[in-house]
Amino acid sequence: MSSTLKPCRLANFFEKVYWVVQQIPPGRVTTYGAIARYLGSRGAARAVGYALYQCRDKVPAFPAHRVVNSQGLLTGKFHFKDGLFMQSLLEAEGIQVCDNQVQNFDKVLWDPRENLLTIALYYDGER
DNA sequence: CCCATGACCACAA
DNA sequence: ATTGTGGCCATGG
Repeated sequence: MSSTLKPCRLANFFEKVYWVVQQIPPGRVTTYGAIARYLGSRGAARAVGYALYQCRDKVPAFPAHRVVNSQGLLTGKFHFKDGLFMQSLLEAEGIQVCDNQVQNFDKVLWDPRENLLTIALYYDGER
C-alpha cells in the first residue's frame, strides 16, 4: 500500500513553504504573505521569511529570490551572498528591478492561490 | 516552559 | 499618508 506511492511528506510548515517556492515559474515572483495565505495561515508571512532564512545555504540552488514582500521590494536581498545577487538572479530571468523595487509588480506577480490547485498535503504518519 | 527573535502583513487610528 | 500593534509559525536560550 505505502510501497509504490511514497507520499510527499509535507508535515511541517517549512516543508510546505519550500514546496510552494519551487512551483514559482522563472520570471515571476510571489510574496511571503501570498504563500502564507495559500497554506491557510493568513498571518504567517513572518514564518515564511524565517523558513527561507533557514534554507539560505541549501543546495542545489533554491529559487528564494522569487519571493519578495507585499509591495514588491527585495527585503531579503541581504541574505544572499551579496547585496546585489538577488537582483541579478531576477534580472537574469527578465524581471526588471529598480531601487529594490520589482517593476511591473502586478504583471509578474504569481499568486499560488490563483495558479495552484489545492492539493492534499499529507504525510505518512511518522512525524 | 516562557520569552525573544525573524527575509512579514493586515488593520487600526 | 504614516505610524503602531497584534498575529502567525518555528527555533534557540
